[in-house]
Amino acid sequence: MRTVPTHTAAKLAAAAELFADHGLDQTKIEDIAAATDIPKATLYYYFAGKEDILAFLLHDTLGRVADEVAIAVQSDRPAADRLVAVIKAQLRVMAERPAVCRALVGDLGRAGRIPAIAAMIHSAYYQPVEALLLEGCADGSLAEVADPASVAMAVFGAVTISALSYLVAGGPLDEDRIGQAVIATVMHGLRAR
Amino acid sequence: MRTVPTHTAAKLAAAAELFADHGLDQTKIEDIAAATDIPKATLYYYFAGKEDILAFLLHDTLGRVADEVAIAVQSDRPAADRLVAVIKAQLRVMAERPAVCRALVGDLGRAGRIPAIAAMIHSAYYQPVEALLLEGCADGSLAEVADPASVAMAVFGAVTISALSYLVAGGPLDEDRIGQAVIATVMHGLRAR
Amino acid sequence: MRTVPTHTAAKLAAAAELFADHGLDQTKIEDIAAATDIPKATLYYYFAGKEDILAFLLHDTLGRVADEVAIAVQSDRPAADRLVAVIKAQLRVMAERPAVCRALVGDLGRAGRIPAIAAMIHSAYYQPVEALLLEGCADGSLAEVADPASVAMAVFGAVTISALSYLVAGGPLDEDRIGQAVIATVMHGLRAR
Amino acid sequence: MRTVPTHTAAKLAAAAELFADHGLDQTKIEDIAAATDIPKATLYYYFAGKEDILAFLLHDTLGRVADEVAIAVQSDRPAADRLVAVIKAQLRVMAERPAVCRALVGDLGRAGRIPAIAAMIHSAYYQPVEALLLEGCADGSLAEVADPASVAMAVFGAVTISALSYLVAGGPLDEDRIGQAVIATVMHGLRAR
DNA sequence: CATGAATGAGCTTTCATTCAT
DNA sequence: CATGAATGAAAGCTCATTCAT
Repeated sequence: MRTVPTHTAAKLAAAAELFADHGLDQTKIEDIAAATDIPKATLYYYFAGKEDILAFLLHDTLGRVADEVAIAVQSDRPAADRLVAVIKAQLRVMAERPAVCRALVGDLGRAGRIPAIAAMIHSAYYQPVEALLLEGCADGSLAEVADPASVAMAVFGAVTISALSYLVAGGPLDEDRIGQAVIATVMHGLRAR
Repeated sequence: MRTVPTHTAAKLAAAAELFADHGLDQTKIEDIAAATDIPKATLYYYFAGKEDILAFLLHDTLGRVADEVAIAVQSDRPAADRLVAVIKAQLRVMAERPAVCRALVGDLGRAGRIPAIAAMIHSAYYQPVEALLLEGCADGSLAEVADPASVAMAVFGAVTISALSYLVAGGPLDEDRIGQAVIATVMHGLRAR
Repeated sequence: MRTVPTHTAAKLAAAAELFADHGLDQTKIEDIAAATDIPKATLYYYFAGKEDILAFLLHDTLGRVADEVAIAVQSDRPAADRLVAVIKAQLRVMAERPAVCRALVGDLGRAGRIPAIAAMIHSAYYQPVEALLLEGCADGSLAEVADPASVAMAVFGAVTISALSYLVAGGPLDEDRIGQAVIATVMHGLRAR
Repeated sequence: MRTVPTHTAAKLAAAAELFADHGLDQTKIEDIAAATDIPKATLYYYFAGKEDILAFLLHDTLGRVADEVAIAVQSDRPAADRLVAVIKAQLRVMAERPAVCRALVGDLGRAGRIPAIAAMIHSAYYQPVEALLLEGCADGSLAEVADPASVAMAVFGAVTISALSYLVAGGPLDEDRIGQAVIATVMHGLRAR
């Protein structure tokens, strides 16, 4: 993949809608060319194919997630508060870039098979959250968990699937509503006290 | 879709692996014919196309989920216990039919666009879990939640994504490990007490 | 390559002209489809690609060469006479199927890289001619040669290149004229006696 | 075609291998650029296209053939000896520049369609050999032939195809071995005396 | 009832070629 | 003078789908 000029990169955002609406396979290179106003052959000049274009978009947005999560994680407040901030950060990015996020979840299975993307999800999300769970134990703000890796996945899943449901339904993402439901669930637990 | 002979239905199980490994679009009818040893034209005799074949497989497995969830829900124990049973039930079915489940989550976005499947997920899962959340309030075993629909999704997401991670990694599904992590997270909450 | 129906095989003869006129690479599958009145997709149903179609045509004609050469070789006349008969046989087939022969020589380099074709040229031509050279030694009708393999090639080359010149010029093949020139050259030699 | 700097011309030799190995059509301008380390656009600055590049290489080597043949022809020895010298001269050049010669014969059909090249083959080879055949008649060293043009082609073919077989096989050209076989064949004839 | 044979439709990909710098 | 960047044009190939048997 050649270095993509910013000029071209900007136009590509329009492709996210296509991937989100039709999925990777049902999005024809021709459609991307039309939507972005970049000639087909030029797309091939910069990218290996449409999977590569999707990866480029995901990479960009996952970078945003990584940044937001990193900020949320790095404060000096208790780990519990920072975990809540992470959940809100994910929802914020999903609300900010709904198309790319729909594309991501729509082809989660596929995306997981693009190693670069799988690695980014890991380093942008799972790894910082796992670290947070351990820190929470230490600072006393979070309960001890036997298997932090699985818990990190469960949290990611709770946020992602809830948000996905709204996004695929076509509506705007109600960050507060989902945030409250997810936070109530994973932070306080459903069991009565 | 004509009535599928059991003989033929049995062979079709082999197609689940293909859908799981390559996704709906990347699975060619020809591949399915080869994997199931059913001639291409015969597949067309019974099904409208590959989407129809996938729906057939998903329908079957979602029926299993619905059954298991229904059993879990119908006992007369406290709602909290029954919710735990629902989570375990989902994990049990996912462990039992890993290929179909990988296919389902891999094409979750797509599957959501097959109305029959979306409806089944709703009635097999969301709806009973929502009911359970309300009952838990009533019997005092679960905390009151503001938005049961979103919470049901969050629970489904926590279970599904955790399990998915194991399945796509190719390993067998460690029901107990995931079950404990998910139940700890959504039932007790992560916050220290 | 599936078994080609005779019906289809017959139509394919028309493709030889295309290969002969434009060469393998400049002949588009679309052109072949148009010339033979066989749909493009049907061509792909039976053949792996255009190289495979050319090989099919060459195989057929080389079979004719092999047959004619075999007949020429098997008589019980002196080897020298039979060698003359072989030369005439090659010219006869080239006159009979000018298009395929032009295609063959036009892409001789390429054809040599199709192993099946290279093998057929060897067994249809070089090998019987080599045998003949040895028999001619034995029966006293041919001079002893140090390197029969190279001589067989030289004979093949003399016939082929001469004939090619006429064929590419577009004219009909004057078997007698070329035959006399070649036979005079390779049988009697150019040196004065 | 602009005047090609010697600097650039030298680099182009590397392209002969490509043409020889893959043929004109299967050799991409990009490949030539990579092999010669001359930027694609620069090639277009000097040449009209790849056919023009091939013609440049062939022209160069056919010039060598013409020179060598001219020297062989011009001595004052008997025509028969000079004809042998011509055959050896052709083999010498083919041994000296195997890649260009493989490219020439590989695309002989095609090359014949480049008028400039066809003309050079004629003037460099056919025409002097024809003249030699007539002179040989006159000086009594060669037998009289009815059709000198066809005989010249036959001789060219005998040499070319034999040499080609060795070259495409990848081995070095054994000038002596082929020379002896061809000279024995076309000078003395195969018939026993 | 089941299927081998055949094909229409269309997409990905490649590549020669141009042109501003 | 030389070239990196960009693209128009076209071709190969695939695949879902049909239908006669």
